[in-house]
Amino acid sequence: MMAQTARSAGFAYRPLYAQVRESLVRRLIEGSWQPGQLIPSEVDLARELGVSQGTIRKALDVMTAEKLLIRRQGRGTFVAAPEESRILFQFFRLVPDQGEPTFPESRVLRVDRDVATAAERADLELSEAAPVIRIERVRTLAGRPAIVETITLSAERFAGFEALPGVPNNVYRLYSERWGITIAGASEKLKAGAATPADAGELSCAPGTPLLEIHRVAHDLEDRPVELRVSRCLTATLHYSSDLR
Amino acid sequence: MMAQTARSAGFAYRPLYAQVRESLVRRLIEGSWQPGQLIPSEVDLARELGVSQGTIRKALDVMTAEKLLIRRQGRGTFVAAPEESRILFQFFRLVPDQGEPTFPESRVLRVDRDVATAAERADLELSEAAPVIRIERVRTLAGRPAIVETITLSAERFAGFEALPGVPNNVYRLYSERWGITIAGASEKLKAGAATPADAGELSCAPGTPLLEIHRVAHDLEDRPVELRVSRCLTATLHYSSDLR
DNA sequence: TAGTGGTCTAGACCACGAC
DNA sequence: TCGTGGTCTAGACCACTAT
Repeated sequence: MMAQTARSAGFAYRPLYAQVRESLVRRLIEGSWQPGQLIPSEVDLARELGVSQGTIRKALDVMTAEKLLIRRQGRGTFVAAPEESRILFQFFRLVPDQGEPTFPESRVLRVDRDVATAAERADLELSEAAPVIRIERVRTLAGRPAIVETITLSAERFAGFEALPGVPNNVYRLYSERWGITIAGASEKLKAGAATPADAGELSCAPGTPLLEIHRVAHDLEDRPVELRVSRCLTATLHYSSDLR
Repeated sequence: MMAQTARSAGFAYRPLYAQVRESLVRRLIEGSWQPGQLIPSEVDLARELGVSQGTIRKALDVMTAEKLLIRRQGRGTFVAAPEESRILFQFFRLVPDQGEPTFPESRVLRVDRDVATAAERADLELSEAAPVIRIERVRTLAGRPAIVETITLSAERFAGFEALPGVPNNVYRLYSERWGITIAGASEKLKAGAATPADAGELSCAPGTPLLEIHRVAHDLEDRPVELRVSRCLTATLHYSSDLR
């Protein structure tokens, strides 16, 4: 049963649909609803939680806007899954100047275990001397190496990462399937930088070539930081796309 | 009275609330509802258009999500206005690495009239040899010159621009007040570039310093391109912020 | 045909802001 | 105290999908 409203109580008022949303998000966090799964119908949820169908609808609408759920008329409501086309649309902003966006291929250079730097500790909210996994890779777009990328993860949270046979191209699906971690959002900070000699070697450009630096912290359903990713991109034939509205 | 639904007609089905939204957006386009104005209450609109309050509510909710309206419980619903704090939040993504976002100050270098380049014609959907206004300015953030910016406008659409006594810092308000043009959204493309000698002089940096290049096309309520803006930014102490969710 | 989400309505009541 | 937007309910019907 749902908590009652706090009407005329003078306390923090929380709409019923927000409480419903919270209880449904908890099912995602706890994994009782898995990515890709069909969830119960509005009518069933309304009966189960003891609220009207309209209230359930509002909660589901909010979660759909948050891209946690996908609704399909006539079929039902599904838990969003880290499927490639969805990830591409939601989390990948680097697109070719001409042509359609495509999912980049990756070549892994290194997987290391180390102690977190001060910057990594701050971004991932880790304690002093926390161990981290670092993955370095080169990503290819439209046949051209275009991105040098370093991913940092908490070695404790991602226990067993180093023992994996390899690192797949779509790591968000890996996080979901192997550790049950859902990437729900990310915040990016962009700067202009210059290619180091190492960058230049990987990207076949001159040292000092201007690169677009993307600093991304991705977070989970509980808004805890999960992954730090620094990408250095050659923007000769591609750009970062951002829509304001 | 609203158009009827096209139910079981086999034609494109358009929900009532979408038709309501369209008719209300037309009021914004035609200027019968002005920026900042209080619009009629839900009940009044429902009576006027002959639909239920719930349908009006849905249309207003959509327009609020599009940032065309601002709703305030107890007060009413207002047309969004090009007020500085709102513009800053909605359209300005360059923020200091430390500290709060602030609205940049501007120093105008030049206002020219010229024939549109091929690139400008493509971005602004202008005809061959169309005349344009170009504004060049340097923008200062946190006391430091950080952005060199070129704004291109159709000289026909912005008739009389050159006769203005000066160019204000907040040009979106100028577009609204002088020409009745509302900037409703923008799409940006980012690349990394290098400072030209001219850039370097304005920004007090070395020629060749990596700069963040932002290429923005802003559009109006009818989705027509209105303004092209190319900004070249020193990202030593600031960054472009982008949230994905 | 059955079941799902989507739309639309009508009405009650609540929280908020201004008077 | 009044008017506003916000929430919640109950019920009817429509559009879409699968069977």
